[in-house]
Formats: sequence, C-alpha cells, structure tokens
Amino acid sequence: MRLLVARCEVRYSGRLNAVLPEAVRLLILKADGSVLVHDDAGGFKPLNWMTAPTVVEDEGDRLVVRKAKTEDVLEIRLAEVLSDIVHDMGESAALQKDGVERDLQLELAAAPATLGEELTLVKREWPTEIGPVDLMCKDAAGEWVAVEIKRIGTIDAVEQLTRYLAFIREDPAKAGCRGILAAQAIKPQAVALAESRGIRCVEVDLAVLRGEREPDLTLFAA
Amino acid sequence: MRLLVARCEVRYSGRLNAVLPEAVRLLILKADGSVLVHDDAGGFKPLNWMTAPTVVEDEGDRLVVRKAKTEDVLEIRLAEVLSDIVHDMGESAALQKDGVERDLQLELAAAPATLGEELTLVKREWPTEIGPVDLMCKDAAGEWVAVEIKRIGTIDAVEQLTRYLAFIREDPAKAGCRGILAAQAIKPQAVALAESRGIRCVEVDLAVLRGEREPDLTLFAA
DNA sequence: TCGTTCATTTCGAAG
DNA sequence: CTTCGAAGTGAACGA
Repeated sequence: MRLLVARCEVRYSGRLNAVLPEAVRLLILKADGSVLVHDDAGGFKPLNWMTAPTVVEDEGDRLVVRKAKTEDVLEIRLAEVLSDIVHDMGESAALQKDGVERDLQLELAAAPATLGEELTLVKREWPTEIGPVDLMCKDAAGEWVAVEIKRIGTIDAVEQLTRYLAFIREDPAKAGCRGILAAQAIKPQAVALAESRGIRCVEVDLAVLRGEREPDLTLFAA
Repeated sequence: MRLLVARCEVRYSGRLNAVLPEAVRLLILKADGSVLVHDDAGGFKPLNWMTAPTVVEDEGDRLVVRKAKTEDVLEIRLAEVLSDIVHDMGESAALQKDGVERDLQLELAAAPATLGEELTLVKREWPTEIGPVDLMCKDAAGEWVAVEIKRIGTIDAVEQLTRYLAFIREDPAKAGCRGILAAQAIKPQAVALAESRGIRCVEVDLAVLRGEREPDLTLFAA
C-alpha cells in the first residue's frame, strides 16, 4: 500500500465527468490496484476513486488510472508531494459480522411465532419464478403465509412481497396466501402501503429474539 | 489528518456487531472526527468505520471511537504501530460533478422534443401525492405525458412511473395520461416491462442533447 | 458474464 | 428534525 499526501488536482471521466480542484489530499494506492482520493473531512466515501482491476501509469508528477475494459479514467496531477510512504501489509483477515438480514432470517425461521401469531415454518427461501420468499409458513388455520424479511422495511420491500404474493396465489392451493413484512424498523409509508394491500407489518428486535433482552412491554408492566 | 499503519484488532458494536481479527491495517483519523479502517485490498469501502460526529478516546494502545447520540462504538486495540504520521491538510475544495440525473433533467426540460415526439413542457418536478414526476408535458394532441428520468433505466424506474401514472390518472382530466421512461441506458428487462404497460422508452445521450456530438445515426449516413 | 439483492449503505435535499 | 431518493453507489451471490 502506497500512501501519498500531496497537493493535487483530480479529474474523473467515465460514467460522469468530475473535477476536484487542486488542494492537499490523501491518495491511497492499494495492492490490488484500487485508488482512493480522500479529504481530511467527510468520512467513508472517497472524493474520487477507482476500484480494481485497474492499470496505473506513474509518470512522476502525474498518475493515470484506467479501469480495465471501460473508458473510465482517473487522472491525478501532482503539484506538490508532502509525503510518500509504502507499507507491505501482509496477510489479511476477513471481517466477521453479526446482525445482518440473514441473521434475522435464521432467528425468525427458528421461532416464527415471534411474528405475533401461531405460525409453522414450511420452508426458508421458498422458490418462486421471480425469486425466493424468505419464509413460507402456515398459520393455525392451515393457510399459507409468506414472510419477507428486511433490516429496514421500505416501500420497495412491500412491492417485492406484493410481486411474490401475486405469483404464489396463481396456485389455486395457495390462492388465500397472506403476506407479512418483518423488519427491525419499518417506514411509516411502507406500513401504509402494506396495510392497504392487506400485508401485515411486524417490527422485530434481534436482541429480544435471542432472549438477550426483554420485550419493551415490560417497561409498562411495573 | 492522522495516518496510522498498525497491527490491530477492531470491534464494532452498534447497528450490528463485527469483529476484525488482528492484522496490519491503515487507520485514518480525519479532522472532522471520522475514522476509517482500510485494508491493502478491496478498494473503496473501509473494513470498519465511524462517520462524524464522533468522540475519540486515545489511550495509547487502544482507541475508542463513540458516535454522538447513539450507542455505536468502534474499539481499536493496537498491537504494534508501524507508522504514525499527522498532516495538516488545510482548506479543501468541493468536487464538481456533471452528468448526474439532474443534468439530464435540465437538458430534457429545455428540449422535450428530443424524446422523439412533439412535446411541450408543462412543469418540471410535477407534484403527486407520492412524490414529484420529473417532467409533465403535453403532446401534439393536447394529451398529458409524464416523463420519468433516470441515469440507468431499471425495472424499479418502471414501477415508480407506474405508481405515478396510477395517481395522475385518478384525475378524470388526466385519465389518458401516457408515460415515458428516459435514461442514458435502459435495461432490456425494464424495456419489456415498460412496453407491456404501454410506457414508451427513450435512450438519450447527454453529449448529443448538448450538441457536443452528433447522433449515432450519422455513423450510418456516410 | 450478467442480473439481483443487500448495505453499519452514504449522501444530499426537501418538507 | 425526519424522510426520501440518488449514487461513478460498491460488493456478494447465484444463474
């Protein structure tokens, strides 16, 4: 990894055109070819960048980064180099995450009754022609229930579940299939749209699901 | 800006929990409080990060970054520091972009006939109950035409325009309103869905719109 | 390779 | 302040 701190001007041309006026920036050239231009503020996102795979031409006072197979070009004109260091960082190790949509799906699959009614899991990732439904269940009356799980429930999630339901209900045996949208948080507009289509919304809490924390209702039980 | 290259372990707790095993990483501590943990590969996205505003505790062999008003915590345990430099980067300057959706919208608003038929602009950002339509026009016959503009035309764009049309057509005076999807590129699946719903698709080129380049058909005129 | 979906999405603008 | 939609979204996964 090469770290450059330099006064420079950067031009990007490709999916759009962008110009970054001359100022002091941090340039990161990674071992895999990716190049990032960072400012001293505005975290996370580089001002300009190019993801691997790339071809980097180093002309000393000018760096030209080209993306393979496209016309994307990042041109860095170096006016003054304040620092230029290289580090060999050796082997890496992947990030381990917990709490993403898949974890929520696993917990709900293990205890579908958490969704507020007596449900029995039939299958996780139930296939339809347009993609898999997260959970397919049956309720106490033996009716089918399709569950879509998201970390954040948006209007798009409602649209997605609606499309699934349309396909599922084409089978006469599942014509009465209901839909449930389950998420850690659901946007008010998504709730409105869902209920207008007869889709029930349930907010679930991963910590509660795992029994690590009591449901909120204990707050009112004292 | 402080740049640390160090063998370290990072733990994040907040919207999810994540552990980054000990290895050599680049740590960026920006002036505005944002903290990024980058690897020597896998460009663009930091392995871990915290965006401003934050509170950083520096205990020498341990950095604890807390996000204001939330419970998000980033904990960095430093095992070995290979490099630790600080740069004052002074004033910055913003990135100037050209070619995003807004630019396309402005050009099309100025010359709606570019969409391939005689159209007159009535209003840009025409409001509906569920959001603004990019362009509202009338055709030669005096019929209403709603135009949705995207950089890339996807199936989602068709769904969005369909929702707009449903609301617009509730007004009897606009019951015959047509829809046009305009984009620099449109996915084949989006075209298929659009045409099945009577929505016309038009691919537009920003350079041609601006008269900077001739339309492609000149390629065949020689 | 392409298409689809998720993301600690981030980011910005508008109400 | 929330809410919404765009992004050079990026990145992972499956067909």
